[in-house]
Amino acid sequence: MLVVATIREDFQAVLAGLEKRHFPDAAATLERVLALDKERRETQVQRDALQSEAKASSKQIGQLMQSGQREEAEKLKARMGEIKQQVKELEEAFASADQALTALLYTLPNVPHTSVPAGRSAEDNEEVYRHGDLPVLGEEKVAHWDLIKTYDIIDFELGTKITGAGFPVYKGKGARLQRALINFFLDQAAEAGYGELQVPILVNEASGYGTGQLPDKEGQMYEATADQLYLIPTAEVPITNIFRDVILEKGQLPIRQAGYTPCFRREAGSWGAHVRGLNRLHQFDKVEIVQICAPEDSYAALEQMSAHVQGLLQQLELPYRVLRLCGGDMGFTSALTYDMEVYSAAQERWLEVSSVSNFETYQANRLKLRYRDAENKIALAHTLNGSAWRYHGS
RNA sequence: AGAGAGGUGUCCGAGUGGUUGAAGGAGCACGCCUGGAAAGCGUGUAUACCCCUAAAGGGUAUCGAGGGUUCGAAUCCCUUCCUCUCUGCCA
Repeated sequence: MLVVATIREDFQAVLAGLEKRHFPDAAATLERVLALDKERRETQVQRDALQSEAKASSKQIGQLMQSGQREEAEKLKARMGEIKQQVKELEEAFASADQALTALLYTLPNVPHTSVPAGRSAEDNEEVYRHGDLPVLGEEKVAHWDLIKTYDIIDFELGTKITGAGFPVYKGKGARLQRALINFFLDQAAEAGYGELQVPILVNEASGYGTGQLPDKEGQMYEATADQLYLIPTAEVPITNIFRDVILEKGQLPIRQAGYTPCFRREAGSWGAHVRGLNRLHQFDKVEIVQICAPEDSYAALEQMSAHVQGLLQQLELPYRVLRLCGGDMGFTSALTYDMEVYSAAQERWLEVSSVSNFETYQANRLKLRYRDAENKIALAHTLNGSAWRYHGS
């Protein structure tokens, strides 16, 4: 979430950022943040002063009791009753302002980087790079949903039988291809300096909040209600949450981690045109790369991650383009996102295969992920992640 | 799932109602010592929010988490989470 001090000190920049995202009532919402922040601080000052008095009186009572001055002690006790009552009231006012402030901050998306174009939809994304010639298949083109039947490598009906729509069964060479791709992407990540992790694919509520899936995407995750756990929509959640409530030492940055996991998304309400074959699944495989670095290094890291993913696509000899997402199309928590799209000659359209993002301090603030800077001061780190491969388009 | 034991600062570890942010030790940092190092000696060594601020300084909270008793809780009571041991169950 956004840092309150930033909203306080850099109001116009934050406002401009939210407007670029077409966030409704941005100005009024930010004003409300400032009002709650002010209220919270004012009640805290009063509460703390009163508690300080209570603490001193309490010590005094102790001393009076020890020296046998019972009557004096009783007088003080009586006064303590009043103080306690007032503290209680102030505490409630503080907590209510604090909770309202946090709840409001949770609803605010990240402020986009200045380079983010100001569009509303996918139409307005900016193509920054294109690689390879677009293949033309002509009349004899065959879409992947037909090819997989011909070769009998992916079976949607079987998946429907044992689970439901959107849970395909990979068979024979299809399963082997899937496994080979996962290995390839993991090996490439390792070569690029990413440590490999195998992480849980169920996460708790705190982790969901840490990376921003909660409360924003509550309904999009499968929930194991008996244990209050969520099936992960991306490995970003468990991997980044490893660093929740952590203060990293200077020498530990940058941190680079990669991991393969199956991912689960309910995709509620998003079914419609273009949803066919592998284009939108409830369960899919993904190799994720995550970086944590100092703020001054994060945009270089983003370019590096983009280059890494492009290197994979080039090795696979796929024609692709790189998009800089516009304010209206960017994810809730991101400050800058590049999407990599591969051209599908059969579908005659671009399919998203990867997305790399810099979240700046947005996730770190929720995660309480800090580091010690050059002056040994504690500051929020920047987090980034990207899919090295996502086996379905959008 | 049941029984028992336990969760204290970077780590180990003391602490069963009173001035304890918390003994002691280790580690780490700096200084002294040394030709250099070790040893030794000295000093320092949490986080969050807030006040004040040029700097300094200051307040409150935090001993797994939450609640309660009390003038006062790391210490007492309740709830809950986690770890370990034993037993049970088991695709």
